[in-house]
Amino acid sequence: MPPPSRRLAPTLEAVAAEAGVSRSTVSRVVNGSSKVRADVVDIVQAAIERLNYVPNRAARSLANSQTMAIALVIPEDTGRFFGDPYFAAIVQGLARGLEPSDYVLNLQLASQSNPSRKTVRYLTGGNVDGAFVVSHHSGDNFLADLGTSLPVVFGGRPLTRGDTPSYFVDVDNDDAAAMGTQFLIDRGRTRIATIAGPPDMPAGIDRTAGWMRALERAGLGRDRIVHGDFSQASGARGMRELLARHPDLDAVFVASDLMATGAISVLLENGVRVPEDVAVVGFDDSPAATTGVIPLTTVHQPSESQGKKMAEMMLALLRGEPVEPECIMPTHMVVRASA
Amino acid sequence: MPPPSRRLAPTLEAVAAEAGVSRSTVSRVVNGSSKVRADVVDIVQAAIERLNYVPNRAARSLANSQTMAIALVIPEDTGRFFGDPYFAAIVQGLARGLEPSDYVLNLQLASQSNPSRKTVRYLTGGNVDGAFVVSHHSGDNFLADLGTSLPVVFGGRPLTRGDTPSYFVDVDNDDAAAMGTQFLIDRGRTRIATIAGPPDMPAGIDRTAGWMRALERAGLGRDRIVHGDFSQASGARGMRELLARHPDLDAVFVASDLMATGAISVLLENGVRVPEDVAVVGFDDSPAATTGVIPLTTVHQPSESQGKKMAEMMLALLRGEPVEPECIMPTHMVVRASA
DNA sequence: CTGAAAGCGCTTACAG
DNA sequence: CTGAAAGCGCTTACAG
Repeated sequence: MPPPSRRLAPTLEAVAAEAGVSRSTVSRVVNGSSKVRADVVDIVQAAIERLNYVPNRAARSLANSQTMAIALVIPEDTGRFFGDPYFAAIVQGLARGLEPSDYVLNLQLASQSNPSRKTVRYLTGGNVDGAFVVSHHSGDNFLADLGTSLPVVFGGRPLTRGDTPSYFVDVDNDDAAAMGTQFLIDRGRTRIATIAGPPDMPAGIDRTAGWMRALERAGLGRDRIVHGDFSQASGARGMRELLARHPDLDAVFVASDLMATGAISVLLENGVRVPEDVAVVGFDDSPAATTGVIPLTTVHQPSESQGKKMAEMMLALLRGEPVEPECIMPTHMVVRASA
Repeated sequence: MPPPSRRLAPTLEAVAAEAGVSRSTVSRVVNGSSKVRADVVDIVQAAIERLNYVPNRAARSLANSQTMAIALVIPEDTGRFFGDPYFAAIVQGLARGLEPSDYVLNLQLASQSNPSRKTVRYLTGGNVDGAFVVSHHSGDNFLADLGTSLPVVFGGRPLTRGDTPSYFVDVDNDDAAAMGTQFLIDRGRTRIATIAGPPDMPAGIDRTAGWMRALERAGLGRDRIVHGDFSQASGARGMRELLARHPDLDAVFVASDLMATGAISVLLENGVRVPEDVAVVGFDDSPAATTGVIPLTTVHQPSESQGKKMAEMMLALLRGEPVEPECIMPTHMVVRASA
């Protein structure tokens, strides 16, 4: 199939002829330049409407060296990525945030620790005007420095701080986790375990720290810990391990809703009542929170808003406006049935 | 932040100078033209290497009116989309299939029934060379005709057949569902219900038909039916409804693994043993199949391969090669614990 | 097999 | 406020 007849598409030239002005003028109104006489603007706009003119991206990019595209770099393992409602919400937010602009999102799968030459070339080779990096993974050796050649906005605090300031939006995972744990303490629980996230991701590290801090403050034991990878399966595994090693636990703070649902299945499977015998607090307040047998009491984080905020930061960076590099969004408890 | 110094990037011109040939020649070797003397090719390639030259996309697009971008149109509701491992696998496959090419994937969120003017313009305005449409949703009034202005490959048989032939890859959902149901019949089950997919999606319709066909063939009753939307929550709801209306059922064929996991939670919650009292067969063989309390016996469909195949079809279409419009991939039973 | 030249459709100083 | 003109970095007939 030969390239569909783009030939037919009207050009600036055509609009100029139709409106009886120069191409320069048409270009100016298309780009919203302020210095065009109002009546001329109207005439041109009418012509554009009549011809159904839409500017050619390539020509525009070539002329002003902006690509109007932003890369969305996501980890190679799409399964884990897309399987996590947190990321789904982020992507949704990104898309919504970009909607009012002319920027499009370019999907870039990349194994982050060792991105392909192709990915690196693509990102640094002037194919996009900026990049979103969404994954609270670490070891982003290359991603950390990406910011030197491109505006980059991270979803979640990057683990390694590069030389350039990193723009990111996140929640205060430490505080939020402490809040979730405190909720359990306030309800009289004293043997509170945690199914933590991976110890190599900021979200994993910080939430574990928050859990510990709350327990310490209350003078409670903080050795009932097990690690998962945020997936449901790992939550189930973690719960089994916890049950075996700490059969006395009366509550568990789980670092993600997905893991919490896995944990709850195991609890129920073992005849443990939730929340009577063991109270469970999750993290995210994602759709997974309300989908399971027992609706989750959980720490809410505004995932979609975070994505939207990332988009706004990027747009501001692209406009050359000064932007606060770190944006921390609020969290709160959502009380349902599991605790 | 001003556009990062793309100024520094070497151009064709620079390579030509470095190699001591004309731009035409460099262009030819970059594009792998066969009519360049071998030794010249080497010289040019060396120059390219030395200068770390990477062609400017915009300029290239402008010159040959190819964008080297393909849209990935996904339904507005990213939550449902990304939440479904089936789609995650498809996207993964698409990305992998496109990897050897120079095409990039442009994310386009769109409410399919009523896509925004922006989306339509984007797709038909020459911004992409082709489009993937992934969603077994129907009512794609606009998407059905998209094929007239652009090569389009669907993931899953489109419900409405437009005037142009639709390219798609899918499995034989009808046969596959019949196979899953027959599996239950072969194990002596006789009161086999189904939690079907939405009646307005091909995958929903066809799987229901397959279930019915198998039961009919075996002379079994086929009134134990309830509909879900492929999500886990809807599977749980459906199972509750089924239990209430048909307490005698001894098996259920569920049209997606996600729904199956929801159904199983409800079964267990009600003290029903799986598979002893009620056998469950799912559909997809997605990660969800092995993640729950009871590993799913399910109908496997090669989701990632489907995505990859879609990419290959698109690439062939883009090359102008003739391609078989419909590609049906094989399925098979995977026996685990739920039946 | 190779080069000179035109052209792809915009933007943007530069004059006026 | 508006236009003529150069230029963005490629590709591709057209000659040779």
